[in-house]
Amino acid sequence: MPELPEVETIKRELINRVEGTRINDVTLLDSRLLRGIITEQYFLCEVRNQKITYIDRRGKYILFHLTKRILGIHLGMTGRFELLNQCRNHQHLRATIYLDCGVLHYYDVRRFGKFALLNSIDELNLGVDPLTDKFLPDVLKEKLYSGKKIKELLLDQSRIAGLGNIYTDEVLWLSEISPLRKGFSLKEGELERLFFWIPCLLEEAIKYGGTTIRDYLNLLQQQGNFSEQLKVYGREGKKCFRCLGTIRRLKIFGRSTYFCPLCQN
DNA sequence: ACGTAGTCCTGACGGC
DNA sequence: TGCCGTCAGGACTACG
Repeated sequence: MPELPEVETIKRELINRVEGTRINDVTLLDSRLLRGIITEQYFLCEVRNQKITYIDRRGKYILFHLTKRILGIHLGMTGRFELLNQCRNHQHLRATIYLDCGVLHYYDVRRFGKFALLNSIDELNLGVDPLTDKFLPDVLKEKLYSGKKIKELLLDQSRIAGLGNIYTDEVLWLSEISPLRKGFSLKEGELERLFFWIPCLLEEAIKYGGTTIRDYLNLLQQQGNFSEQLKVYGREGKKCFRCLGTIRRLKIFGRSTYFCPLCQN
């Protein structure tokens, strides 16, 4: 389940291996990849023979900046890349991108991933990325000023881009805030803790190459090692690492949410 | 207008 | 052994 740290890990590897090369051809093996927004013919016309001038990331999107357009790729739940010297067949292969430097394979078991062709990143309607200088205390405060539960607000990609189910639970535990709290009820000190812990947690997870719970693999098909560092996610019924409490699991906003009812208030 | 539920999608896993 | 129900959850749609 790639969230910001996993996407950032893959992005850094892609920069090293494919930035500056040219897309010679693309084969789409899953008709759902483009979500019917544009036709396959149009997509192929726009990406063929285009140079990948640079690669960056916003939230959970990897952005391939081509000469004219931007190819934005969202990995969904189970999307992953592999760079090989030649074409390879695989049950979950959904796209093949033929580059000057090799063949970039895109696999996606559950097919939640998508390819978007953009003129501007703004079309993705993504909020502030926490690892940029636009992430500021006042910005965070404004984004979270809502009557909705903080868990839902942190997951909302149009407010803050990059947090998914695992890292929202982790960041709320680190900040000692209950996931059930309404956004506008947060006090200054609590907002300060969130402002500190969101980028801190994400940077730390990147150092470990991200988190693999089940499916995530980087470009070299290695798992992320941050799983061992998780403080609450997946720890239902176990002792809190900070206090005497027991980790509970609740469904909030349709997502399994892990937290300590004793020290997260 | 808002919140909740359903949808997509496949594989892992537990129970019988 | 095999079958079935449930769960995983990012982003979107639909309904009450």
